Amino acid sequence: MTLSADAKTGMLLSTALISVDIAAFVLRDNKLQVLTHSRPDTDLPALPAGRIEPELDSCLDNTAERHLLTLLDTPPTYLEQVVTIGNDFRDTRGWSLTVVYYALIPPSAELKLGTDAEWHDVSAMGETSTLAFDHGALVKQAMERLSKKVQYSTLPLYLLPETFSLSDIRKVFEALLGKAPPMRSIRNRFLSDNLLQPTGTMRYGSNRPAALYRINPEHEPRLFNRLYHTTAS
Amino acid sequence: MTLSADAKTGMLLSTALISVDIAAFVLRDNKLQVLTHSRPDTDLPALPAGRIEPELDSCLDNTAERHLLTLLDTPPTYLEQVVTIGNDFRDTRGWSLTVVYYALIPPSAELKLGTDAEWHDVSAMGETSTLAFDHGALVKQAMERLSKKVQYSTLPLYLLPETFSLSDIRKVFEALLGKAPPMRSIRNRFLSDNLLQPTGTMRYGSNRPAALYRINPEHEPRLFNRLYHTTAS
DNA sequence: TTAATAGTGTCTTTAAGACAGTATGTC
DNA sequence: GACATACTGTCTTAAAGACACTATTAA
Repeated sequence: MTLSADAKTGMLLSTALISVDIAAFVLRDNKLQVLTHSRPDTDLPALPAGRIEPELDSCLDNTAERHLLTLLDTPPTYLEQVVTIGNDFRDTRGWSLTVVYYALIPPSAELKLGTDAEWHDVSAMGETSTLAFDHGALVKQAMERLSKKVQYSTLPLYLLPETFSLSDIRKVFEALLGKAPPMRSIRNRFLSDNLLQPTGTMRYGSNRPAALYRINPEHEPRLFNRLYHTTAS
Repeated sequence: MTLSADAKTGMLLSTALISVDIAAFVLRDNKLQVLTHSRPDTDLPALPAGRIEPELDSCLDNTAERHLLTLLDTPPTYLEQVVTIGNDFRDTRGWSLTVVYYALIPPSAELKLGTDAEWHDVSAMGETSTLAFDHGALVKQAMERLSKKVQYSTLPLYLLPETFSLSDIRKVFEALLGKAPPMRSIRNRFLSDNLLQPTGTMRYGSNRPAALYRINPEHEPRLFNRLYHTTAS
């Protein structure tokens, strides 16, 4: 450990004992995946994480985004702080503290070349941890927040590509919760209040083509005042 | 600053630059108040706050509760982490980080003797800060979370004394939001699902007496799946 | 009896959900 | 034409809200 060395330079916060960990979610092949990478100090893949760099980061959100961008070529469409976990048992070295974020990544994002970044199926993360440290538990907490919030917000949109159909929204629910509200309800909700803009284009397949939409750029992520209950756990 | 001294002893987290700040809310005279105390290093009153003590605290929640109990004789009925704020501008000394909590305190709680703890009207906290450091902004953030959550959870109950009437619940909304849902809606919501137990006792006044209830001890704080919309801002 | 607050009955409204039916593309 | 998926119409349901009404105490 380089604690006293760091401290002497005054960079007290940039130590191994305080970190920012990010669960970056993407939807690929209708499956929810989380960004991992390998680290020299552990065999299992780990979440993107790292120290606060006082010189580089003016706030915690910056720290999170900076660490993400070491592995990804695009910034997240949505970034939210989940919780800060601090205790004396998550790290064998003693008290440690991590600020946990989750990020929603559009499927167009690419892993940076030259890194060992990988997408890791969230469903494959069973009981026995497949991630380093307590990162499995952190992903779980982030997932719980996301799974809840998806039911009363426009968040599902932020996992989609720039243009998408209404059924694509339904697939987000399916991937995250294993079940989805009826299309009727999705249409009512997302076609209200000018949340979406029709692109005028269609997606063709071996069936009736689907109208494509994009997020109305006038709108920030927003909350509704009811949860879908068909998706309640 | 005693940064290097602290760091040399290995107590890296127990420094002035990382703290836990608590906005402890109470309802007195139908007004929302927040717990403050005076500190030697500032003129304005400050929130209860302090360092993590690795020897005393096994997790952050403990730290928050420990600092609260230096000023109060009773633990909070509800404690929740709001957010962690970390940036390079909230403290003139440079990067600093604080984990912000809010606590709901029952009106039966008493300030500890020998402390300079005080209740501070939240409504009196206008633009010009009446609290030390950025504590006014922290209270504001905690209030925003509480004001929202009160509309879709059983949280209003946790600001009430052990026994209370249904109109008392309404008064919580009134104090927090300036407006309240109709009694019809409050009754429908809070008398459902055995959330409350009738005490069998009444509160008498110069009017029809009110039936008194207590929280059903079987129930943890819980969320509903709709917001009241009469209280929407 | 009146003032004051407690509590009920009942109709309306809002948004979700069930479900049947129609539309429009490819093959 | 069959098929698959997109989309619409319409009735039901759950819970909030409006509002008029009744109830029960103290003074």
